[in-house]
Amino acid sequence: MKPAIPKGTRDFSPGEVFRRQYIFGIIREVFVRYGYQPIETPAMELLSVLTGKYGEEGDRLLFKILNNGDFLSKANAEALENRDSRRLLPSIAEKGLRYDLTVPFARYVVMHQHKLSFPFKRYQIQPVWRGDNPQKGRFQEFYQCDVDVVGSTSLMYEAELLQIYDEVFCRLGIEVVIKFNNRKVLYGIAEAAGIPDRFMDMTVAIDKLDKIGSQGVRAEMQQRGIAKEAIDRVEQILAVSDPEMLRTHLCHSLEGMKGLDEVAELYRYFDPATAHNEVRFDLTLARGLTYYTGCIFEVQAKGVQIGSIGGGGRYDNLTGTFGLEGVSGVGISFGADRIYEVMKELELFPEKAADSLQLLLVATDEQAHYHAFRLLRQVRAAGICADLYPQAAKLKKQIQYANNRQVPYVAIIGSDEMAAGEVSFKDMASGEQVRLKPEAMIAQLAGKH
RNA sequence: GUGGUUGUAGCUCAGUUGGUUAGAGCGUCGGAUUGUGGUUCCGAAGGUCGCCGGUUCGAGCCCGGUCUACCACCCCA
Repeated sequence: MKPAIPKGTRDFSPGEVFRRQYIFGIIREVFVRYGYQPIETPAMELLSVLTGKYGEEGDRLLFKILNNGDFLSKANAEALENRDSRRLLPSIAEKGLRYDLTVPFARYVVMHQHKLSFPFKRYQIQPVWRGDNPQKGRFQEFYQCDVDVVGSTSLMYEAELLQIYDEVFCRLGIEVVIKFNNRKVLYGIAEAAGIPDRFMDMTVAIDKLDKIGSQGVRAEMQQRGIAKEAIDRVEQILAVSDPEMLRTHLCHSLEGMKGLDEVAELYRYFDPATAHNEVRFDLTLARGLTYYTGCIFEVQAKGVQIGSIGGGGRYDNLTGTFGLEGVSGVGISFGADRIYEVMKELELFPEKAADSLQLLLVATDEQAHYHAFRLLRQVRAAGICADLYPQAAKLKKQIQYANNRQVPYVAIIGSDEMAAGEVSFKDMASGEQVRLKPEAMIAQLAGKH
């Protein structure tokens, strides 16, 4: 058979893994410095945990895991007969692959609530799976890097998370726009337009503004059955960009005013003008994930055609669905795979960090080979990343191997060198070669490091 | 889940209106006086033309299906 991997999944070769680790390293470093602690959760969760948390679309994209054993014997016979996948599913699959890191985290918090002290700040860097149609920067298996804090409603954390976004992308060298908005404000708009029951339809439509334009948004809302007068009102309010000016429009909506208060509070903590990147309040930012209730965030890279590379928000009652009420959380996610695509396209990866091998030992005869292996141990013990060619092959071949692996230094050992207790130490970039005692070579390499 | 584009050596691609043993560049491997790479020269290997089926005397080229990557929708990181 021909080897293949499932669609939307990838192998990562050494050069890619080095670059990915560079991204993860910077993200992790910032997370830790802001006081977040790592956790990990299983790739599989019970479907009862995952189902219904991401809306209808999310449920469709969820990977289900077929029960082990003779799963058909326990299958819902009637559903099977009628080919009703939806009703058959619970009887043949009880597990699924996690769809994001936020819901598993909420589950974790509820299960471990007695061991945690709140506010609890955690970060988590793990793959997630979605049965989505793959495209560029869009995979069925991809990594998310999440930071969340639960157990506090302070807007301080919204401000902190904006700073984390700003700092990470600054360190990675990616220019971004960090947008934020507030679901309560959006709800206020719906109320002011007299369509609180069409809140979701309205937000889905206005979320597409920069893609389809205001005419497109009108058409979308109309198609979703929203009355013309309401559409006019929504459009009128959306034209107001300043949150303070919005107050007059939303004054009859308690929820909307509360949202505006939150935005004002966020500004007291954080002045967007002090950020390295463009941070802006954007009324048209909506986001789909149904569990967000307050501030919402989204990050877009400048100069690259790719979806958002980060997103998040506040969710007031995610733990409530697992039986723990009154715990508010807020968090953001970094899409590592899309960040990788952006950095690759914009050539933002540093030159180094490719192959860390510093020295290759090569031997010209069997006796020297055994000798070189003993020397290799000394070199490695000194903390130098080194390797030995596995046999005393032709020197040309060995040097060529060093060249292919881009090793900066090569130490040649033959009978002459052995007799003198030395090595021929070659600088691959310049081609210069000197005879040295092994100790001197080690000292020199250790100094460079 | 819907619609569209695509697929030829390891990589980037040629391949003329369907017609004998499918090509190039790069890479790989071997060689150019015995212990030296990145340049040059010579030579070689490597393809069931994504997969399955159909039309045809004959298919890399036409038709159908399928898979992948990509694009739009949907949704999102």
